Parts: sequence; structure tokens; C-alpha cells
Amino acid sequence: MSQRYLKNYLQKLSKAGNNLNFVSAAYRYGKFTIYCLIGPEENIIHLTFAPNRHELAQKQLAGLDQNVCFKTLQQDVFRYNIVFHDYFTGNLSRFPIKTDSPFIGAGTRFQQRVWHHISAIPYGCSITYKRLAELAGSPKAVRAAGTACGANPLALIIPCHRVVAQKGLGGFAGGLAAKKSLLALEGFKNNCI
DNA sequence: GTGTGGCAGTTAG
DNA sequence: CTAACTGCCACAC
Repeated sequence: MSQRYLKNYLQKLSKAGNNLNFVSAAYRYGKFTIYCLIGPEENIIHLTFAPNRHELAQKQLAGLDQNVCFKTLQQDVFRYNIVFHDYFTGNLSRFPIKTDSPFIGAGTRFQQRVWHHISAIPYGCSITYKRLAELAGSPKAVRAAGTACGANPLALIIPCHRVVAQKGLGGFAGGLAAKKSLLALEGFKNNCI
């Protein structure tokens, strides 16, 4: 994770006349809770089911510039509230969300390749960590592919819950129960790739 | 089922 | 530079 890239992002925001006000909020959809970080340009820059990851992402930004601050935003005026509501009720299979997160650019080459290939997994489908490693061009980097999944800064939008072990579910930063529920929600049956 | 060694990428020191 | 740590896999019992 390149701190320099993140710092650059903050500098660019400042130069463009933004004050570094971010939204930090937890939103609830039935049994799911997502933790969002939203940038000054209203883009989601970080999304996770794991509160500790959410904290960490905030600390990273705050540590790079004194002017960074976080405010909350009520769920009913959250720009993508309907979108997530529809997804979590099984009525949406693709996110019409412009993803523009500095945490992607701050990732390593390998991580970015992994995230790219995860993004291509269709709704309701899955691939294995092994296949993902192959697609990312490092067939033997199976464990590394797993850790790259865990480092994914945009849960759901980059659907890392659709990556499973050859035998079993594998892991999930936001808890295995959530991963299981997401796959069930999507009507997951078998590998599609 | 369970042990265990190997693995590649990332991070901390 | 090492060493430690993973959302794993293969291959043994």
C-alpha cells in the first residue's frame, strides 16, 4: 500500500479547492452493516464489512494530512442508499456506482491485478483463490491472492466474497457469516468461470 | 478427517 | 537485508 499515492491524492484534492472533509458512516441493511468512507467528491473511496478495516483506512488518511476530517451522513440522504438497499434485498445484480478510490491506486501491481479479475466475476458466481492467482499471472501465488482479497478496499463493488477456496469457503474480513449470507443472497450455485 | 511443508507477496523492523 | 504473516493447496497418513 503506497502511502505516497494517498498523500498525492490528498494534495490533488486540496489544489482543486476541496477541503478534506470525508464522510465516515456505518449503514445498516437488514442483517448487514457496511462501513463507508466517502470522499469530498462524493465518491465511495472505501467500503468494508469489517469495522477495524474502516478504522485503519481513516487513520491512514488522517495521518497524511492534518486537514483531513470525518463527518457522518444520515443514511436516508446517503446517495447510494437505494442501490445498496436493492442489492441487499436481492433486487440488484450490478452496482451503478462510479468507483474512484485512491486506495485502489495505492495498491501494489499484484493487488490491482487481483482486484481487476475479481471485478469480472459475475453475480451469483464464484472462482477459487487458485484460479484467481492464475488469472493474475502468478499461478503459484495462491496464498498471496488470498491476502490481496483481504486487502480489497471496496467490498461488494469488488466482489471478493465470490472468491472461495477449492474446498470450503475460505476467509472473509467481515466475518464468514457475512460471506455465506452474501453468496446465499446471490443465489450462488457453482463456479461460473 | 488431521498434520505438515511449501508457497508468493506484503509488511515490519 | 531477514523474518513473520496470511481469506491456500497438495499430499500424505
